[in-house]
Amino acid sequence: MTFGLEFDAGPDHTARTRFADGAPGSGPHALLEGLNEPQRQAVTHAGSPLLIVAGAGSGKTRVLTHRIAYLLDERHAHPGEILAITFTNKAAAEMRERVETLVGPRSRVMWVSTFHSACVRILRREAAHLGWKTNFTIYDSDDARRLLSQIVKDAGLDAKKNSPRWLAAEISNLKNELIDPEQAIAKADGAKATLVADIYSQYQQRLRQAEAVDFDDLIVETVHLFRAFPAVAQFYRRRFRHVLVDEYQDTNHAQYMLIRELVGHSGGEVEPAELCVVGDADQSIYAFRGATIRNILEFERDFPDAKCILLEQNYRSTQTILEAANKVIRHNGDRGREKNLWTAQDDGSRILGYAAENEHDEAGWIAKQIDDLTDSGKATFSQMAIFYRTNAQSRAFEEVFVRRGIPYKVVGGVRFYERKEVRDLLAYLKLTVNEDDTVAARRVINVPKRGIGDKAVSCVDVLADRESISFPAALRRVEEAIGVSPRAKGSIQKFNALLSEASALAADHPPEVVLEKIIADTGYLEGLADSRDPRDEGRIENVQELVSVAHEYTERTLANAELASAAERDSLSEDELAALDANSSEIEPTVAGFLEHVALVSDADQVPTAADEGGVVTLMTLHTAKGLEFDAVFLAGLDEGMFPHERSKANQKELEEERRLAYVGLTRARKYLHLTRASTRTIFGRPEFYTPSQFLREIPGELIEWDSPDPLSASKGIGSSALGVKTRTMASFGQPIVMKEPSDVPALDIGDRVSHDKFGLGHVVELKGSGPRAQARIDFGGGEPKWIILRVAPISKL
DNA sequence: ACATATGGGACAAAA
DNA sequence: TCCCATATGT
Repeated sequence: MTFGLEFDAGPDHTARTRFADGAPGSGPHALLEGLNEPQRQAVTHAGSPLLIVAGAGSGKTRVLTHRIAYLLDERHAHPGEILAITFTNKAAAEMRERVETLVGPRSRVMWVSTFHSACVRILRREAAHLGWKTNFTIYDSDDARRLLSQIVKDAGLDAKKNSPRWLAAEISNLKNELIDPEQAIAKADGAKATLVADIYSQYQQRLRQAEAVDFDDLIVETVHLFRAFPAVAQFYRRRFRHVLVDEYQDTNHAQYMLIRELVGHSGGEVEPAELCVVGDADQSIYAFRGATIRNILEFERDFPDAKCILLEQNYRSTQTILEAANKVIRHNGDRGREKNLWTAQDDGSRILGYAAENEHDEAGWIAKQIDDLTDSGKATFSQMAIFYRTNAQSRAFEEVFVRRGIPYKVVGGVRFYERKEVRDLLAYLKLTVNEDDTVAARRVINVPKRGIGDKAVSCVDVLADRESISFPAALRRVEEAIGVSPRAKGSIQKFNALLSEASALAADHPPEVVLEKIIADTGYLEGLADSRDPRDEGRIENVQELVSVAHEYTERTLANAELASAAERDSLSEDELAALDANSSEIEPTVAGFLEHVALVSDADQVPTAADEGGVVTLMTLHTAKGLEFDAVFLAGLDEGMFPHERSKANQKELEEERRLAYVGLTRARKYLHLTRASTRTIFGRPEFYTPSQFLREIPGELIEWDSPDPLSASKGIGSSALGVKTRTMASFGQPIVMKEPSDVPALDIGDRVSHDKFGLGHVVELKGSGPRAQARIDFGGGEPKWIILRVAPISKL
């Protein structure tokens, strides 16, 4: 059962159970039952490109899944002929599941994935055409910045004036426009553009030498592949007879061209595939990463005989919520095809507003509303969410929720995979798969400390340069390097030996095994334990967490492989198909597959479902909230400068994007919508003052009931007093914190044996504090005993 | 080569 | 406030 995702939007919720058997041959009317007229047309339309303009909550996912089922059942498409692109991996998984309940397990053979996953799959398979190794590495933005920083340093440029961050953004923009380094140099119209183009060119060379690609390359190189090798393009065009794209308004130019390449054109050797895109110009919120609203606005010009269907009935929200959202979005100029979103629902409750004194007060009020909603049975924790503009805003909520015992999960923010210790270990893993990964090698050559300093590294650099080999390749030939001290040379040789052993292990072992070996051989944990840096203590836990994540990946992959082979037995798969799918990295749990998984997970994939987290309130940015829905929504931080964000206010286009973001936020709510602001916020340790967001003003006043003085009226009211919470850093990224009831906190004595979900068995050696603050020092066998907070630890007495 | 001190910039959103 | 890069000392 899925909560949060907008799969069930539709007038008839019973339809799903009716098809639960996936009985093949259920008539067309069965799949169309419970759909409104435009939804039906969208499901059955055949023969020409189709644009579905789907307003928020108009049941688009329902339409997409039913359309796919219809293609399979009524139009006799083979599941292997379908390619559906979704925005997140999670949405892809859910879509596959939904289609499966409609048509049965044969649907497993469809490709339902994100742009990036689909491209990786194609690129790995066709790597030889491009002269690449199959195991190329995917660099994320941090890796890319490190590489750029190295280039800037080597070129002797001022690192301050040419920040890697800025260069990465410039290069990304060029790639999104499908401009390669040569074209960039040719069209550069000033010193700045020339510099960027020059660095871009070097950057691409170094990526190739490291057998690596960045995120943008995944798309760009796939387009390039199709253009340079028409036979390859033909192969995929022949295979994918139906291409469906969700969130079309968020595609950038490169993705648009990729779609065109995949679909093909009339007059080509293969008839063009049937294209169906779904989108809503009002929900376009990714212009900052190159998405262009042009793609949806110009669809009918791009594909001349295209059919356009509008879904305007909203099945999600109350009249009040919809009215507020409609009024806000009306302030935007450039909206493309005007939609008139309506609902058959009642007005529902008024929007509840609160103007807080500061961010602690704001969080406190929201916590109280959450308690009230659960106490009155109006909503459960898992059906509530808090949205904010920037990740930094989550902190105040964490503090208050921990104090009040509200179970929650923060999605995104300082991401797990961005932690230093996690990245270090992933760098080792990357090296076991790709022996030329320069960025990874430079990162961990002296981590933990093994006596290899700048001097030794630059000597190896010289060798790498002279021989035109990658940095790690030069490390392997350290004997030939000039000027490396015998001591450093010895260390490098040990490093090389460690890696080659780990690589050998990686050839036929799952990632957690390789990881454990690396942790043991490098003494990574000991390095952290010996450190006097207070931050290193929490890092030990994260190392363990990474091993668990790898293990989970292995288990899940094995389970999936079983399902997939079952599906293949059921379906009439052609040789072509088998060849293609046998190549998928998901059949066996490998280090390479794990790294790919890690590189391509998104924040949105981490949104809890009611089932897997046992009911927690979800906290996330508005961007992550897209595509989700909740009974109760809290939209926090409605202050001028926070939201709309200060940096978007100078530019009309960006301000309109902020407004669309507000529209997305408002339309996530089913029944209860809350809007909050705070007049004072602590930014970089200093108090800053804010005025109410212009978006608040754009909502008709009578729709909002203020639980505080109305911040929009002239008189300035005083909100309730600040809570005076002491700042405390929450170590939980993404791990939901669930506070136990006081009665569930185990009563422990010294000497008691306990079991901890993460650390295993141990015994109590010391106790301190009482009530919610009670802690126990527990010896789990390895190293120093740890202090554990009993109220939040996953611990039980034996 | 490594540990510690210091200063400046970061928090806009993300695969 | 926190994090990182650089400078300085051992």
